[in-house]
Amino acid sequence: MINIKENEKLNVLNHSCAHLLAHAVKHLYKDAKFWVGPVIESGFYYDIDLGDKVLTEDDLPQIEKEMKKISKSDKLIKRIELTKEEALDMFKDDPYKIDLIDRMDESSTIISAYKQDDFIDLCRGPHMNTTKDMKYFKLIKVSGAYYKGDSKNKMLQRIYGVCFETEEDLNNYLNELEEAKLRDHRKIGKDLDIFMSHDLVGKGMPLWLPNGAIIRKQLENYIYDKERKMGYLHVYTPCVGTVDLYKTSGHWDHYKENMFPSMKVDEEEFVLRPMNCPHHMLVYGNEIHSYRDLPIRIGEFATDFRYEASGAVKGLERVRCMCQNDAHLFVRPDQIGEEFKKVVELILDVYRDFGIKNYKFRLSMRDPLDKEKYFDDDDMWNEAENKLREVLDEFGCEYTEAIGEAAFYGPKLDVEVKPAVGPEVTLSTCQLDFLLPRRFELTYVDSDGSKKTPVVLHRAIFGTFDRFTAFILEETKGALPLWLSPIQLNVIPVNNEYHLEYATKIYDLLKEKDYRVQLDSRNEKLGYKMRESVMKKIPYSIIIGQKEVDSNTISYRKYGSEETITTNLEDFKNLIENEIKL
RNA sequence: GCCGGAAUAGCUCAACUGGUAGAGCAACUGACUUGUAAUCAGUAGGUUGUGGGUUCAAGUCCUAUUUCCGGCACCA
Repeated sequence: MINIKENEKLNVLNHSCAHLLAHAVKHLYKDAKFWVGPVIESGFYYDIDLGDKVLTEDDLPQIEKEMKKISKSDKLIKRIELTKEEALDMFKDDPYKIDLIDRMDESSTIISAYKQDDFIDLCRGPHMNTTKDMKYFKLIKVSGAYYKGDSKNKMLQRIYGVCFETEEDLNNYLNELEEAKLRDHRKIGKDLDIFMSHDLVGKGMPLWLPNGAIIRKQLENYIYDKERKMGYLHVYTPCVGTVDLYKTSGHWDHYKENMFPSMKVDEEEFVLRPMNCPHHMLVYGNEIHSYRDLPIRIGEFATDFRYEASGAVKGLERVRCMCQNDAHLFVRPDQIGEEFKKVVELILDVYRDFGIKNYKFRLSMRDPLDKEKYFDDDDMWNEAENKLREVLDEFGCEYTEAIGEAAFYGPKLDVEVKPAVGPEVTLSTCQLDFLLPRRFELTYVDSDGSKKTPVVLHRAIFGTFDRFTAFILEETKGALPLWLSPIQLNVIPVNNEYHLEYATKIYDLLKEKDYRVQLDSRNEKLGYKMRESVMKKIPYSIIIGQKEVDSNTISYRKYGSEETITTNLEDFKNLIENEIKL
């Protein structure tokens, strides 16, 4: 999907359209006060204070109509340059604009504004020449948005829209939006019986149905295998821990608001665990380690509970009960680079296997000014951050740096992907941690006999199985690769009376080989059963009719293909065997 | 959590400004014996998310609550 913000022409067009929107809103609502109206990837928005008036989607057509009117009237858009004093005077009745002017850089002596007919707004520009240039636009949605993005502030009303140069471009874009909704994992998850939820279980607590459970098990097997080959040691640890455990780790101070409330049992106080680091620290601490034993890699498919804000919960993507593909790597300082590199390699390897191409690396750094969130040790932070940079640079990976996104214990590499609907999310993560091993007083015996503190890398390749499944369903539009597909083969006899026996034989032979195969022996026409087979996105439909019975063959149609191929069973088995091997 | 919107049969949806819930698909039964995206007929299926209220009368109006959707904020 096109990134409007990065497209020079569309950027200016959409920016001008934001002004057109504000202009129209000002006509319709005299008391409207405007905050900012920037261009974003998907178009533009404007944050507006309308006093008591609450906008709903039903108001959008009227605003659009007024925009069209202004557009048609062909008003010139003129740039005006003002001094700070002039600007303050011009917008003296508008607290939002005064706020903006006050925040402007002292060194910039000139402030620009743009005027179109009776509407004037502060703006850096540039803009289109006339309101008539904005012809093909659409207001998409309204929502609330906190003033200055701070939840302590009051909520303004935000109108989103998008503008294109031609009607065709606009329609194409709107169609793309509709199509994105079709590959939303929540829809696919329902259509293909992947997961469900129930009020009696609770919000953000998905129930994995048999089809979903197969996918998840396949993912587990896949990554377990990779990790085991890389020397990971897998453990099982409890889904609860005492409050003291999280006080020791420091999580209690930082994140108790985001944990489920504690529960008292006898004299102990427990929480459902929101992460597994403390448990794994204790596993490491269970024995004395030599410098020769490191790195020690402790992995677990661990169920965690987080009290996510109610408005944040979404399908399998953001849940309150999740299963992490977690591991903690305990390393010597001299092994950080190499071990981090292996994690990055593993991420790239897995993404290659799944054909994931659209992702971004983000280095999440601390905000040095935020002494509350981040422990205060400049040397430790600088060393950790530089280490991560070094490896990524060595890899030649492109990445952005995000200040203030680090965990409280260390910087991290996050891999961001874009879901069908909604903002980017983190899929994989690898976090460097000098702090937790200290807090748990973990050691190893170094070559000189002295006790040293190991460094920990926290990493999750899939992130959580929940989110990864959501993402892969959207990537594949539900047409999963053969090895992941809940039902791999669908055997369909053309006629039950004459072909069911042979079809059953084929079914049994495939079943014997442990393929996930089903036999559709209902008394329905072939067309009916094919339709269902295709709608359920089963990779192979195997058709058994008189021709196949007579020649001792099978015919198959691959999902997405119109072609039917007739072959013998052995060749077919070889074919799918090769396809299953990634 | 905040600002909006929504919730009707297993699924997708209908029911004009309040007048007593209906269709297609799915399920079940029967007929048909089928060659690549829907064979025909019949049967059953709903305290309209839940709790209060207004009204002669509530799916429809008010209210509380739960869940879902779109954003915002959050995301160890």
